[in-house]
Amino acid sequence: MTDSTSPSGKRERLVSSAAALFHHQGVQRTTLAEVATDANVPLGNVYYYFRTKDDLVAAVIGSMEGQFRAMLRDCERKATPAARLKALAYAWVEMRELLVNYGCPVGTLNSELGKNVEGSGRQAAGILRLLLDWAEDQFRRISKKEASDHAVSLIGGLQGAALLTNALRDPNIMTTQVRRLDRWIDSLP
Amino acid sequence: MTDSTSPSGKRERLVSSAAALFHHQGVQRTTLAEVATDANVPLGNVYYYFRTKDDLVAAVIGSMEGQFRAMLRDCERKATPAARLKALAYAWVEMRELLVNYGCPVGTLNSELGKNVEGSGRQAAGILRLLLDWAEDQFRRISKKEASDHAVSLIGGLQGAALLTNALRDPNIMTTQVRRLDRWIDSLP
DNA sequence: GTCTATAAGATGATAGAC
DNA sequence: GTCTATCATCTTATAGAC
Repeated sequence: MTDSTSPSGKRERLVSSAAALFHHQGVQRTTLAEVATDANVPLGNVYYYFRTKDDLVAAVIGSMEGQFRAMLRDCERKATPAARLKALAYAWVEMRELLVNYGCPVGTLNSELGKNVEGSGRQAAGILRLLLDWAEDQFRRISKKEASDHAVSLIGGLQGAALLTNALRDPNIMTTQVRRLDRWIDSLP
Repeated sequence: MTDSTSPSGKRERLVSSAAALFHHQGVQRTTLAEVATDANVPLGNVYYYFRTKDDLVAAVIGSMEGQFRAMLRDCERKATPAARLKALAYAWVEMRELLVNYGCPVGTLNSELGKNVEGSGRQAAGILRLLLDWAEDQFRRISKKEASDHAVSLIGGLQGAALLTNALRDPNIMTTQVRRLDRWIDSLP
């Protein structure tokens, strides 16, 4: 968002702590006092870096978007579109223990903010759009037909599997479902 | 949970109002004062029917589970297992305008409570388990193989599509994805 | 830039009259 | 069973010293 380099690194620590706490507890359940404590920053000082809690939420979403952009760049190092799509899917398998306890960072954030929150809700949706657009681009290289719907099926499949993984506290759900998505990608004409 | 028939119907009104508000705003963002106002019950009186907010949450989940049991019974009136599974999926298409604004009632509830809340979190997961077990049973009548994984793919597919429908504010996502699930069910051996 | 102290309001929950 | 009044606490945010 704005310039994020502060000499003391407090801003970065606040964003990092907030990201973890928002993921572990949800945005609404997390207080600024908790974030401050976790980041080793005095409570009152939080407001020097973020004028409101919403500003902090926005910074966390921005940081998360950067991480997903990096993840996509990593996937792009694979040789074929199919391999790139699979690499993306297996990233969720690697997160499976985290998913069991707290759900998908993007999914739960969108679920919480998608209800009414117009400001940060739209911003969180941007990360899903980023993933969808990237996947659509890869699918289009496999076949022009239905690339957009394929992308929605893949990202939706990952999100649904992550939700069940979390609700049922079973990491194998993510593994099994990604394996099925893998085979589905291979089966495309 | 406990006996739910109160002469004045206040208990029912409280559960009904809470269910809607929890879905529209999330559990954490909804105050007991809002629930009381919406149900036309004085705030202090809420505590006669539910000793804590968690008790109210439990009652809402219980009521929701009853509604899903009824939905499954409805689906069972179809002649074939495939038709029953499709009927379940199309229930999400019929909810699509609600999904656009607030997400799936079961999905968002599990997303919010799945983070740490051990009490009601487990209870909310029970509804997903109910859907999964029912779907698995239907899939098994089509083919013994992979019935459990098929069920996870179907319910997960619905949940993922609902999440994207909500995040992207696009009801067509639900429609298109269920149509794909429909064709997938037809393609099973 | 950094921190302490505290205001201002919301929220879950209770006491006790009726 | 029902309701009013209120407590105790938490939480966001600000004022102002250093």
